[in-house]
Amino acid sequence: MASDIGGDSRHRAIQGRGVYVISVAAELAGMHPQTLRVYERRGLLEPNRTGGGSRRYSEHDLERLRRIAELTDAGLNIEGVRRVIELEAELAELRAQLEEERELARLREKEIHRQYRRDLVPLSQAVVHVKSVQIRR
DNA sequence: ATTCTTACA
DNA sequence: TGTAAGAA
Repeated sequence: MASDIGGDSRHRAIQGRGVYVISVAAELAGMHPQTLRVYERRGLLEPNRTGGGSRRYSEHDLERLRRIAELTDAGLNIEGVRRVIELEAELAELRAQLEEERELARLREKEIHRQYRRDLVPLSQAVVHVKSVQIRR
């Protein structure tokens, strides 16, 4: 199945939409097409579909297939693989949110320091002010 | 060539 | 779990 067109497709970003038909995707992943169909039916993968209903695997899908291979080789069954990938995605999202919050905290802290500088009175002026108050007594 | 279903090691 | 054969 030679779906290779010009070099333009190769230069495209790593996250292009569906590109490979199942036979090519299986070849690149070192798996059998049936195995890819099984993974999809078990919720490990969801490649795009053409209008006719054929699967089209993206580079993102291939990365996921490699991750699946790692986990299955480690001894996990399909359900285990599915849950690990799910948790990894959740972890990545939480880490991203954490970074956002940390950035906001940094900005808030800077603003607070600016407030301090505005309210503080230079020491020389402060002494004068205190003496004047003492004289009144 | 691909799809899904069914069956087997 | 992964593979193969069947039919569409």
